[in-house]
Amino acid sequence: MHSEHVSSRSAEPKGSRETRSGNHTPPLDSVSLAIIEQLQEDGRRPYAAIGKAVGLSEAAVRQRVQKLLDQGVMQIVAVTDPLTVGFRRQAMVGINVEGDLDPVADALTDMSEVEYVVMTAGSFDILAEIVCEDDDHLLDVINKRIRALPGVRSTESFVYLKLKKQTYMWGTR
Amino acid sequence: MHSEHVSSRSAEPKGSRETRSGNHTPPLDSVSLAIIEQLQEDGRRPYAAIGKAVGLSEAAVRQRVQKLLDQGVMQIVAVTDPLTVGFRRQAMVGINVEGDLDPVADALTDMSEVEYVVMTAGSFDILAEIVCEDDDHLLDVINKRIRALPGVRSTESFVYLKLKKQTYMWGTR
DNA sequence: CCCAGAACTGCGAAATCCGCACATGGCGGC
DNA sequence: GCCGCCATGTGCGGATTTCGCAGTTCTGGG
Repeated sequence: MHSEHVSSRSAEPKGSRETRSGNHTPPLDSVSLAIIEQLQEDGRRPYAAIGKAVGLSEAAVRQRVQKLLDQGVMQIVAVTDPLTVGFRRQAMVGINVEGDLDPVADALTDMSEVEYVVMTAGSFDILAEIVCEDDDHLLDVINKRIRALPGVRSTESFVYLKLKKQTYMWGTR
Repeated sequence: MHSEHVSSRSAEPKGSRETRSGNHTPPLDSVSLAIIEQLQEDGRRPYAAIGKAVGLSEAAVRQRVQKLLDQGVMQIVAVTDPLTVGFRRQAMVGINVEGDLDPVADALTDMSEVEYVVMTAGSFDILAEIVCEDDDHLLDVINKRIRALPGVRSTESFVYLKLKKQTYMWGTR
């Protein structure tokens, strides 16, 4: 629980299509929260150990974890620093859109180089995080693909120089 | 040796991947990359299954995974959608700094509400992602704590309206 | 009160994890 | 060359965990 230095962020959408309407997952009770906390410390922790920590049987923990995964509330994955995995250029791109945001956001979501898409209030309509192998690749994505999307009025890029922090420890504070 | 496992994807040129990315972390070879890919799909995948996929014994996979974890190259964790865990307000904050960036970045890193800190090139010096429980909390962090840091010249906030995409699939493309 | 569905428990059997002893393969010093 | 050192890989049990299933408890309607 004292780690940092990894990358990427929260979890959720898995398949690209996602037009969730009222899909509000039932609120998590404190036991599920506790299970998630355990798995945020170590995603491979045995169910029996988690059960002991949260006061449940091994089988019950297994069922709840499976349900959390199925519902998409949580994912158990390896996260890395992209730099060490060979992706040497990253950037956050702020985008201004004319008209409906959804088509643009969906198009961004479909790009494999785009790791993170969020609609925002403020001087950008959309923020997108891009992970590329080199400068040429980055330029291609931003200049040729994103700026070419219909509805995109303008973009502004912030190339990453150094990653300072990454955590997943909400609930552990 | 009874090896006949197709590496699934075309082998990459020998020298191209082993680029020293400068850091103290030795560059990852293609086998470790493949292991990480497996764990990005499912952080709990059994070592034996991974071994079959990458052409290594179960024990060898276990050792490599352990080393990757020890070195901090990779973490296996549960990631969740903050909204479902009770954090209702998120924002990206762009910050402009006067003088050295490091003290500001370090101070941000120490705040538990700040989940993500990156130094950038562009019209912001630092981008920080904030996860809060409600509006009051968010306002407090931005207005009272971040803007109060010595060296912070100005900030601009982008409140999250909707999360559209999250992935961890680098290397799987 | 009774029923149905959801959640939890207990328990083998099968699969996995884990430590350990032993090969194999560079690599630098002598 | 030759040798030892260190890193990495393999094979193999025994301990542990996972997994499926049947039975039990709990809860909310009707």
